[in-house]
Amino acid sequence: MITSAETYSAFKLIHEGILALARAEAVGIRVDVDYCIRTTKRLDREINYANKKFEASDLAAQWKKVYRSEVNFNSDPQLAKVVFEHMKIEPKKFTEKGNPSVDEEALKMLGLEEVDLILKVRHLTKVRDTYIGGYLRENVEGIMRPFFNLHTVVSYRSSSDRINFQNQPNRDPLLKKLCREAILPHKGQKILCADFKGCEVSGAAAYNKDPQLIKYLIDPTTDMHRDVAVDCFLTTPDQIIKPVRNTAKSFFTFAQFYGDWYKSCAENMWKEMQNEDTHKLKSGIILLDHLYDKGIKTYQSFEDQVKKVEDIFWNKRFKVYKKWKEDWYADYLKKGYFTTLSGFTCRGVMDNKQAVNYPIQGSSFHMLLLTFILLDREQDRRGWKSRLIGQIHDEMVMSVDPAEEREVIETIQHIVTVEVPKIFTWINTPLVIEVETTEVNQSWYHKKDIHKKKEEGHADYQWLDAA
DNA sequence: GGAACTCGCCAC
DNA sequence: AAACGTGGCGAGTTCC
Repeated sequence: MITSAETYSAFKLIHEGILALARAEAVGIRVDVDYCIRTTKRLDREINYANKKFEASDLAAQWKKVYRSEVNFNSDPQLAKVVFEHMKIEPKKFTEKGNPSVDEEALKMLGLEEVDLILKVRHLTKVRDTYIGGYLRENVEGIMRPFFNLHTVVSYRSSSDRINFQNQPNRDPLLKKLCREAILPHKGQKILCADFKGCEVSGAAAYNKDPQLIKYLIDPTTDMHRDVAVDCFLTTPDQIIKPVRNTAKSFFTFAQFYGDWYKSCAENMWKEMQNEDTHKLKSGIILLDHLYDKGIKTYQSFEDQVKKVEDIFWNKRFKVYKKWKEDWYADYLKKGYFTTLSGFTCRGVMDNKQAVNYPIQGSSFHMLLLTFILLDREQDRRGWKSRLIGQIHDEMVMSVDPAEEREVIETIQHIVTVEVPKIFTWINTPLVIEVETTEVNQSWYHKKDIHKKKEEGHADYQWLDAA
């Protein structure tokens, strides 16, 4: 893959972008070093305790027999050898290289009683060594300066390293708390996160100009993920609750946008639906029972249903998007390259998924990058104490002086609704920003949607009503 | 003793 | 025809 900035504006975006990101690196991110030291000690104790319990297990006894003095309970290759060669358990899942897998899913299929213990140690060591360990290694006098690169990613997205600020735990509640409690705003300030709602969907719409997709993005009374959930689960729109909507969103719609097919979508959704606490209808009926009543009594019949949903998705709902994918790839095959809306040319061997994903991924990030550049200028021009400190693909992270918070938010809104569309004239849907903040001196873990706070009656945010 | 590889797993 | 795109990183292991 060879990419190049073909136009002056594309060159300028990278040039200005890397300078703005370098300024964020210079500001840096504050780390709660005492917390990291305390937490490392606590994790050491918990890991030791879990390891002691594991050493008393049957699996550990077998392991010691095989590896004797070489035994290392942290080694996945050793685990695989003990389980699959020595204990002769039939492997059900394989790695990309074709070896028996010992990842979380594979282990759960083996039915070993030690699985929970192994997974617990994996989670805790990951937090200790990758995340907390990274903060301790990289901070100097309580400030770490993760790099944000614009020269490493084939699609012209960014990457981050030392530490990678773009993969801090967010999904698993325990990992999220343990890690994000360590990350603080600068003294006397708040952390403020501003992320683009549906950034890549907007990016996709700019390329494919699909009227149905655009309608979903323009009309707030519509809801794409709810509608897809209705198709998948054969229900009425009012019965779709958030976890069910999320399952359709993550495992059908986004997966399909990236190029997945119905079988793997069906398998993943089926797995999610086994959680009957979260996967029910608004009426309280369990989703699996509901599907049973609708005649979907087995996995196979659910898969058949998802196949139909895939057909509706691409041949009815988003048929213009589908046509664009086909035309875009055909054009690339003919010319040997394509040029993105933000002005970058990609050459070299790509399959059809890469050829349609790269431009969307790249230009979507460039909407954020341009916003970042303009905000970086504005914080200087206005002499704010508030500073940009990082970026996560479709989200900006700032350390904000509370006295400036209102102006910061208004400025961001102005940039994304007025300035960015003036420069990127190819954007064809409204850019929507969602803002979350912490309280003063609170860690990143405590960030909350300010609108939700308003619902809870926080008078501090009444000015928002007027805005 | 370090480079390169594999695996697992975190993010969008 | 095949079947989810882009990264970074730690640990273990193998190779030179």
